Amino acid sequence: MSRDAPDATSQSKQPNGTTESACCTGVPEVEEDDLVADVQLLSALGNDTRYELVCRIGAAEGDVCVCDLEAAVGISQSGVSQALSRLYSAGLVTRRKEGSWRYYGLTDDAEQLLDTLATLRTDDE
Amino acid sequence: MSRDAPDATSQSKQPNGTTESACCTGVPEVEEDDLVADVQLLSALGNDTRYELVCRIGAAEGDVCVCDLEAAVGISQSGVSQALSRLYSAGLVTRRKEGSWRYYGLTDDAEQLLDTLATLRTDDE
DNA sequence: GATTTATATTAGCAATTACTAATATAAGAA
DNA sequence: TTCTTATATTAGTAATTGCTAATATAAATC
Repeated sequence: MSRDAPDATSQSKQPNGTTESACCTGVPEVEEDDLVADVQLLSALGNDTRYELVCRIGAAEGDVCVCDLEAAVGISQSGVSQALSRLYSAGLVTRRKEGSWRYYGLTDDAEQLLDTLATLRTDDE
Repeated sequence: MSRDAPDATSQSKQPNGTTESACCTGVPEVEEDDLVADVQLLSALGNDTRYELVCRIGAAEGDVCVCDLEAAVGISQSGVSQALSRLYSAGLVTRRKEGSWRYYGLTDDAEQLLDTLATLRTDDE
């Protein structure tokens, strides 16, 4: 490359690796297993219906019954059931049976994430 | 409904609302604007390529050049560019020009989220 | 056992997504 | 000015997603 522009790190007065091209340093490796797990979690949340379900469960006191969620969210019973199943697979909700009723609650992971998101919202306002 | 099963809250010894059906309490309202913003952020991250980009940028010291990200992630130049554009729109990355080079860094929001995700990973092991 | 209710699972389809190739724009060198 | 390089934007398409309707399963009642 003919440009010889300074790389990003040369400006921080602390060179941290050999320059492999004129503008750039290498990019660190990332842990593939971590990526897969995180993306499963993030993509489960990254949908209107599913995130709304998580937020409603999180805002309730105690566990919430499917039938209530169904009425609140306003899509079909099967749609809600599938959404909850996806959230459960991603480790974001807990579920228990009680007779013919199914109750859903948030996992600790989900609660922590919602907390962080709430913090970001507040900081951004 | 003919079942008359106890609702979820009756077990916590603290009734918190009128029972609108035999099994259930109401579901709290959620703030629609918050949902939209959060889902934009979460869905931007909920994709292999884009999350990998964020993680690589986060793991680097200082800002990273597009051309380095492109080589690291291994999809087309246009694919990387579109991914970065989506992340920028979601407020997860910063960008600056320097000559013909473009450098990307993480926003504070993104850093906080990555921290939380790392914490969850550690807790879950 | 038959019937009803709650909800999970399956099948199908329109809409959306994530990517490549092509093109446009910007910057630097000759 | 032309040419080259870096990278954003556009167009197109195969794959994936999110939903409804239908069906299956589980639990309760008579």
